[in-house]
Amino acid sequence: MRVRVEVAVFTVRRGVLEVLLGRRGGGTWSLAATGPDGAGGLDAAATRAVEDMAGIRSITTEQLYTFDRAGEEVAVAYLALIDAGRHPISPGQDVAEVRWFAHDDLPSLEEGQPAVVAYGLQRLRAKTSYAPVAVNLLPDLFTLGEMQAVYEVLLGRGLDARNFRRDVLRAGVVEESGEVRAEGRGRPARLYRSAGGHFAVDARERRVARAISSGDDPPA
Amino acid sequence: MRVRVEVAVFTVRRGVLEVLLGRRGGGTWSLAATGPDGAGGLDAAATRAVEDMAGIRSITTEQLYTFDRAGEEVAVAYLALIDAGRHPISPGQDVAEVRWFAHDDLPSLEEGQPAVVAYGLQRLRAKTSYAPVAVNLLPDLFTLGEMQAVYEVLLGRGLDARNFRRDVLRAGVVEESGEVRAEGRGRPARLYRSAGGHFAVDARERRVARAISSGDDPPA
DNA sequence: GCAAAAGTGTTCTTTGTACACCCATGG
DNA sequence: CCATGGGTGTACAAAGAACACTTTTGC
Repeated sequence: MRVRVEVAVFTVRRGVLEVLLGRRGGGTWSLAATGPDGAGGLDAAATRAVEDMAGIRSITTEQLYTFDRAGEEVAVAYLALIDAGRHPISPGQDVAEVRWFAHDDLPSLEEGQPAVVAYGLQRLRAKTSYAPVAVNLLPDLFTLGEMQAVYEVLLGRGLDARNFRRDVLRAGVVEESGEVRAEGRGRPARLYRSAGGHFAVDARERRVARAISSGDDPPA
Repeated sequence: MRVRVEVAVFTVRRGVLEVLLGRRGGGTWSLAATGPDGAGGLDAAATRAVEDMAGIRSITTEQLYTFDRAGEEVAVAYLALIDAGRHPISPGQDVAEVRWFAHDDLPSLEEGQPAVVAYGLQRLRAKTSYAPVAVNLLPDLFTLGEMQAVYEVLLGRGLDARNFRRDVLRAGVVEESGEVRAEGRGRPARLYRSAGGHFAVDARERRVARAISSGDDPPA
């Protein structure tokens, strides 16, 4: 039985959630994919698939689910989040074109891959509620307004700026850089960076992170 | 690359969380395992593995994680929950012995399988907080006292009976059967059955289920 | 001076948690 | 009659959600 690794790479640009796809000459659009052969196992294969397709290095991935494809192949699906601005893409060997596509306007994909994208999106949205996923989608330094905008795109709804500030700062997921940026008109915003630590680290250690109920159910 | 399917089957008996293991003549103890060949793909292979090892049919499984084993094999791990009382076990073809082991007193297992058990347990405990996992570990009809005891074993701590009753009944995960059972001394308890539906179905549809933060992180 | 975005606290509602007593049966 | 487990409601604490105004800049 053949084993494949496929990676759904997401970014948020200009308020739109996008997916990274590549295409061989004249072929169908596809997620970054490869066989798990070579050093390092599945996780390494996922990283390598993205690097080989789009020239993007040092991304973090997370295993999503393993699909079977008509009993002949298993596809181990991964999720990756990056800031498109910091990672310019360029087609790798054998790749005619790589592009970001809005997640709700994807071209026809290879067999089985729509399910990977759909499940990746579901997991991404679920994680939004309890993990600081946005820091993976933002530059090194970012304003809380930018961070909030990312969350709003992922969640598909507006958030209250005051509550957002309070919760993010209290959770300790970001730290002030001391710098400030004037983005045009309006008062300049303080710039923050990721504080590295994950959520659910409040003082009482009793706090529990949350997930949308469907978050880790298997995909349909 | 070789593909294997391995299933960590859990039950709760007499207040102890147990794992189902089998052993070929003279061999090492092992989880139910098989190749994914044959009809029906990975999920069917998981069900078949348990049936072939222990003669247990019609269990529900859930995919956990896919491990790579030294770059030579990938193991797709599954979680299954059953009521040991309703499913007597008997060794299948080529199986010398099948047994339930207390989860904290396992024998030496095949390579890589301790990680499967550990991750299955982590996921099981995480799901406990937001899904009615206990109904899969109980007979058709059960008392709320029995159900609470299962949760206490999974969570490793005592629960307040009043709050437990209120929350379970409000969540609508069980329904009264109308029957009553005298279990010895003490007032007879009402018998309930699973109401089928899943959690997080409260009236306002605003309710969000919860998960321990580490619940769907990859295993170490 | 006005449009635009950043920044700051408080109130209310909901959820979770702690807690004490009576009820029905077996021995 | 008493030991054992079943069944019921209320008070307090914590978390989440809603909400208005002042500050700083570009134009």
